[in-house]
Amino acid sequence: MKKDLPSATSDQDLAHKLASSGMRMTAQREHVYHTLLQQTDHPTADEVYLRAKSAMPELSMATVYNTLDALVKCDLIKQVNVERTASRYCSNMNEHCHFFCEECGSIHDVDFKKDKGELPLKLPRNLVPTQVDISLRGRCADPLKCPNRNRN
Amino acid sequence: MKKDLPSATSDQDLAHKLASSGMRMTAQREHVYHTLLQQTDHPTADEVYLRAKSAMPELSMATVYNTLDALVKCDLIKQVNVERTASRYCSNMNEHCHFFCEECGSIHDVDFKKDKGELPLKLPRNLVPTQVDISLRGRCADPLKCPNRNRN
DNA sequence: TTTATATTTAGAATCATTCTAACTATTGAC
DNA sequence: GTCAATAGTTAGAATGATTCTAAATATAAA
Repeated sequence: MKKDLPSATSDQDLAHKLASSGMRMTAQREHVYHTLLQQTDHPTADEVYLRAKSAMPELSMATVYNTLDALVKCDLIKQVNVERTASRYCSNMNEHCHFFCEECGSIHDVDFKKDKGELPLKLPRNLVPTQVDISLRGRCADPLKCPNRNRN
Repeated sequence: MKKDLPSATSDQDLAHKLASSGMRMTAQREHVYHTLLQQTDHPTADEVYLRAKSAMPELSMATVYNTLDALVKCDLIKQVNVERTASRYCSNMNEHCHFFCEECGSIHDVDFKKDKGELPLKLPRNLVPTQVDISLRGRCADPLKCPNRNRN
């Protein structure tokens, strides 16, 4: 198994991907991106802002929103919409979908099977999907002790 | 094939389903529900409000929101969230999912195959889903002439 | 009928997000 | 390296969907 290389690689990656969408690499973008990589949860823009701000106090909310948009456009993070409250962001770029626990508000990544079969859909020929989003909701095993718990 | 019975049945159904969730049948709820049944598109709360208001001018937006919530809870309609703009509502209660055309903003219902196989997911045993939502986005055949077109 | 409970209403409040306009940083041409 | 052109950042205002509030009305139960 190939291990993830240290952040230098991510920075290169970040710079390249930004550039190929006509965007510049900036201290703020780098910092916000690293903040996202640091925890594998699904923070809201506001949570990203709070986390990132502690090491870069002049950072503004507007920049966080701009950066999150930029990162989504560059395919470096995903926007996760399991609830109609604030969007969440996910730095896991393996193909996966999300399970939302209605008890504790946790979000869990659910991987696809390797031998991923077709989805059981009668998709008419005139509709050409570029993106498929599966989201599950239900109950996780122990909502009270859930490490992803997100509700009081 | 069994045909849909006229609206009397729907009213019975509506009354029963509301009652079994401890809710009352009211003129407003009946009217909003019928408004939804009249067109098979995916209106926003605001659109429902406008349509319903023409035949019941004292109807308020708050009631439309309350009623839509009630109908969703009673499993009479579905809330559709393909975009992060206003929620849309769907009175097609056959199991299906939604395709969103990013060109023209149209939403198309996509049925599941009858012999619906398993979803290709590695779902851990500790996560028990009660609801699966699939949403597709892409491009419909002719966004400019699309009958579901929703964008100018 | 009377009382309790549910529903409706208009408008205010909320919250996530986008917009604005002034300021700052970065890039590319010379 | 210097300077114009462009891109990015910032705080705060604006927006838009939705929820909340409190008073008025309707419905059901006793």
